[in-house]
Amino acid sequence: MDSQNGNGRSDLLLAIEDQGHRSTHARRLVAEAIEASAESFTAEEICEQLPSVGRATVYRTLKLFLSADALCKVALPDGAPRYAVDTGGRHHHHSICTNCGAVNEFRASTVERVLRALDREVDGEITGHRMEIFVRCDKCLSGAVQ
Amino acid sequence: MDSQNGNGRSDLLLAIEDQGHRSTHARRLVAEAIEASAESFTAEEICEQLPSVGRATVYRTLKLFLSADALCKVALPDGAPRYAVDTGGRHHHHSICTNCGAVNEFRASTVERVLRALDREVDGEITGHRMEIFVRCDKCLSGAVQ
DNA sequence: CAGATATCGAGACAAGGTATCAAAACAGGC
DNA sequence: GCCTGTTTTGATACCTTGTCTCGATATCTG
Repeated sequence: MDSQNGNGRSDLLLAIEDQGHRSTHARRLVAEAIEASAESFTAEEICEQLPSVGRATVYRTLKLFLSADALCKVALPDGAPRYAVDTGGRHHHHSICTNCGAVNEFRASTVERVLRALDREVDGEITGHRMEIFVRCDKCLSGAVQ
Repeated sequence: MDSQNGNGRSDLLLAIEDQGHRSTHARRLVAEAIEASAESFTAEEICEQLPSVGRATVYRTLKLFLSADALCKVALPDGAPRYAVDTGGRHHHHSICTNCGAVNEFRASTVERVLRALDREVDGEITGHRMEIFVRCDKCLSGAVQ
């Protein structure tokens, strides 16, 4: 839950520093806004929360975090994109609560096994995949969130 | 391969007729353009091919075909949407060639089994999913399409 | 054919992003 | 701290993929 390391610097910023990018004021603000959001969020929500940061910069920063694998981008059933902090390192998939937007990672080895098995069923050579599970999360099921 | 039935009317049109919609001139043109496209296509490609049909009408018609399950909409790895004729009736998934855009259906029972198994691994109650396999299809592998 | 209704085309609008470009912020050497 | 070259920024225009509105048309039904 704690996204700050001992250094007082967010994992998001560290991730892009590792890629050779600078930890600037604007990026720090975006990282803080992300860490303050409970569940998943949209790019526009960050823009609204940070009127002092340009919209282009918000999108550029999200893209940086994405390419550093510190953030993930998922899509709701209707295609609306949402971002969420990505904690796991290894390849994994996401479940998205269609009620509250909570995003959770899961690394189902079964899924990987299936993908390997699909190689035989699918025409051509598999180069990648996308998989998202839509859920109604426990919190929403128990009525905590309407 | 033949998308015309004995009636001389495309399956796309029949599908929306079954839903109580009319087979109009504009819809016929869109259906023909779709049937003439070799692989998958974008909405804008249809618009360009049919300058006499309004853009809104093209999108409305694609939406109708989608809701009649006569068409499917997939997204390339970068999120770019593509449409393709959907022939199978049962629930299935799609493979998309990232080189030529060819879309193929596959109904992998294994996938369904995994989804059921995931119920235990995932927090909450599964309500749906999205799954796409990206491939380099046989035709592209053999060099037929660069 | 007439009337009721569905559909159409044009064009404005919306969401989510990217491109451009001059100005500001940064890092490193002195 | 100051200089200098490189990154980054914010404003703004633009792009893509659609959707909404609305008066004009086309389509079915009787």
